Amino acid sequence: MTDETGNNDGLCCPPDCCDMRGFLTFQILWELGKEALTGQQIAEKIAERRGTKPTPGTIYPALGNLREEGYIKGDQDGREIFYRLTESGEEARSESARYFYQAFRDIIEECRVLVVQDGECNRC
Amino acid sequence: MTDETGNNDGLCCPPDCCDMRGFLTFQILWELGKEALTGQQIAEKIAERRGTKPTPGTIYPALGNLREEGYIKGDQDGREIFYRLTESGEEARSESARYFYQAFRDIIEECRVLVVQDGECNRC
DNA sequence: CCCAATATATTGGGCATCCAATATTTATAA
DNA sequence: TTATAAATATTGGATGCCCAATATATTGGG
Repeated sequence: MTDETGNNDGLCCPPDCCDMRGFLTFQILWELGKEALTGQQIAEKIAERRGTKPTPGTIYPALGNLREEGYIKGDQDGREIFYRLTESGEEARSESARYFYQAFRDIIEECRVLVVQDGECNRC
Repeated sequence: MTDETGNNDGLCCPPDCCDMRGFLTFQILWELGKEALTGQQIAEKIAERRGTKPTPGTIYPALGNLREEGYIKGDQDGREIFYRLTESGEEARSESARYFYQAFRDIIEECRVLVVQDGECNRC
């Protein structure tokens, strides 16, 4: 579903107007809470939401930090490494998800209303 | 509703497990889309969601950048400056809000389910 | 008037997140 | 076998977010 540049067809890219970085580590924990994934698979999952696929220089250091902190473990299979949450990773996912919900629930709900009015965001 | 440390009673502070920074500029645009606010009022609005109040070194440079880029204008009233969105600021708010919705709508919805199961986040 | 509180503002440091570029190893295809 | 592609990894540079500390100007109370 991604084109030759790694961007996701039919989705919007981050706007020029303001910075939309952040919550990468949280998003990794979130995806790994559903199933074990490789670094590339995680990047593709993120691309499905953000419209742009994180580059290796973004995704692998983040995975390395999560591993060092004991939140994830990797099972190597050939050239691939399938990452899964540890027990403390599960706890971290729950904590950060509940915080994220507190911080952005209202905003997202109001964004939904705006999308109904103005339509979805412009394509890449 | 904030205590002597500037934190918000009854809300959760950012978790230790992973970084929860980001989207400050978007959140400022979002709040100013509803009404004109001073820097302090914006910081308090953000504290109502994040549990922690941004310090002057965080909020004022962000406002300065938004002003330089022409997204907001300030009307001084004594020692206070009431900021409001410009026309391009309204457009930036809509664009970034629709992008934010695309990027996080599913995650927030699933977080809601998690909150119902595990309860809300732990207090500050 | 004088002092404390408030609002704005700046500086310096730390850190996560981004990218482009490069490299290494493994798997696949020719 | 050999060449290509894929997955992981690292480096360097840029930028936004975040705080603590400090400073200035204005407001309000005693």
